[in-house]
Amino acid sequence: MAEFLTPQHEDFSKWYNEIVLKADLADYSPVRGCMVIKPYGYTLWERIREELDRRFKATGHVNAYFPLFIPQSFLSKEAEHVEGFAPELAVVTHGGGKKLDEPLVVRPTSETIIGHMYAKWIQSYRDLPVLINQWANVVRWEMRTRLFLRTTEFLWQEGHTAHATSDEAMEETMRMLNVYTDFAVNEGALPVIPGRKSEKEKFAGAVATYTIEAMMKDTKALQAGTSHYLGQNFAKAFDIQYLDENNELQYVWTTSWGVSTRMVGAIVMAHGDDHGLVLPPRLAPIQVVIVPIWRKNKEKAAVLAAARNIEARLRGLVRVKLDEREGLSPGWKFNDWEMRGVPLRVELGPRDIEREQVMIARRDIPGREGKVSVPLTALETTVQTLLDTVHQALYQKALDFRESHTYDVKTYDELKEAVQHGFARVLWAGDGEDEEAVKAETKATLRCLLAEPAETPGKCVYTGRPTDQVAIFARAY
RNA sequence: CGGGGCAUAGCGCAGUUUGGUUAGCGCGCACGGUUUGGGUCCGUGAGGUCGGCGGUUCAAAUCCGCCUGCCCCGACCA
Repeated sequence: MAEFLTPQHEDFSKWYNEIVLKADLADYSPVRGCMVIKPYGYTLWERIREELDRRFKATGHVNAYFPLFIPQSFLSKEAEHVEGFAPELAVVTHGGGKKLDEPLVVRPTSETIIGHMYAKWIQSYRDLPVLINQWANVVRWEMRTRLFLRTTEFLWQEGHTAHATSDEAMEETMRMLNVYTDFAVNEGALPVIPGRKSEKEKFAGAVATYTIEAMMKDTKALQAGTSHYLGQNFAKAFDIQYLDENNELQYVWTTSWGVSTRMVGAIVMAHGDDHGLVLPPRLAPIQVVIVPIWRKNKEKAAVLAAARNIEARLRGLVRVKLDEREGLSPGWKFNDWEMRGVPLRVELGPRDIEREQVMIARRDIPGREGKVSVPLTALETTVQTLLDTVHQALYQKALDFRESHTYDVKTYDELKEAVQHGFARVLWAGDGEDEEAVKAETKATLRCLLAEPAETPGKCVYTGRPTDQVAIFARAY
């Protein structure tokens, strides 16, 4: 077979760039660092959005929309926040042909403007909690960009909640981390490690940042979602106060949490193979593609009729597409849909019609081994079962991959070696400077600190100090 | 912002070293026919300010200068 795609082992980065373009997920825009999300990629994002949104609603959240433009002064109200974002802000200085009195920042995230509004809206403990999410675009002027993984403008959701107590806010923070984990596993077939970010890696302005970290097929880590416990930092910066039951003025406790279009990149890099995308069935824009096969023109009508019948039977049950394109051979279409990662392919030709069956090919198992013949009577049930099977198989495969590339190491030398091949799981008691040193030497960063203490405490892999805190180190996106 | 690479048809490239008349090739695209169980075949055709500006020259895709953009690596980051 000719090469349509750079093999992953040859150049993973190149493979990624090619597949994003060839699978029609996105295209480069005329503006540096920005991307056009094409319909196929956008539909995938819509699926992600639908499944996340469903979970947000189920946990009591409502959607709202806050403006793109933020007065520049807002950003500086929270010291860490401004420091964290200042270098990557896009600033509007002119409007309507005139220089603005105060420049407007294009939101890099909305804590500040939402904090400002919450201060207005929240008066009493009866107003709490406020549980708002917004789906929006944000802009961060990144030095180096990659499609979906890091673009100047990207799409995301950002939840912003305000609570009466610290405990409630922390509970919310963890609830949403769990929502993200559940989404990643059950929709994306993406095994993730939930954990807390180190002081060095946490969100600018947060008291604590929690993350879900996934392993990509090049063994690098990718942060797929974050949930921040903001304490009273923004409440104090924006004066968000309420009167409690005792008529005493209190600052609220806030959280924020987000998942971005980067999730698309995570899915591409966690499941994709040398034939192209491999999409998790529950998120795939098209779950089942039907490729009709005919040899002679006189066969065409019968095959197409049968194919349309199958499409009609599956429609409503799954997201199905019948590929009626003319002039393309079945083999060409097979490869085309494999490139696009469609989980199941139904092949239907004269032989199948004669035998009252179809061939169903699984995207996650390339070639003949992934094909089964299915009697027409069992079409619907088999398709639905297979979609679940593929989901499970993808999850298990990704999990096995991560596990076989995760190393429990005891010494710094071992860590240095381990992060060249995957995740290093270590005991850690170092500080930000120690992390910096590890990064300078290994290019690996502290991805997250696990909630569970080590079963057998020991010495920090770097400082030698006694600890039971477990950390994951890895090279990361 | 530093280092490297690239810029010629929609995409991928050759041609540039050593300047020379009409800038080629593959894929894709359009049309006609043929075909279709793992990227069919034949024919016809459309498509180019050779990234931009300036310079050298009788003559520039080719040599020189400046600029711009993109990709990769690094610093920064979801």
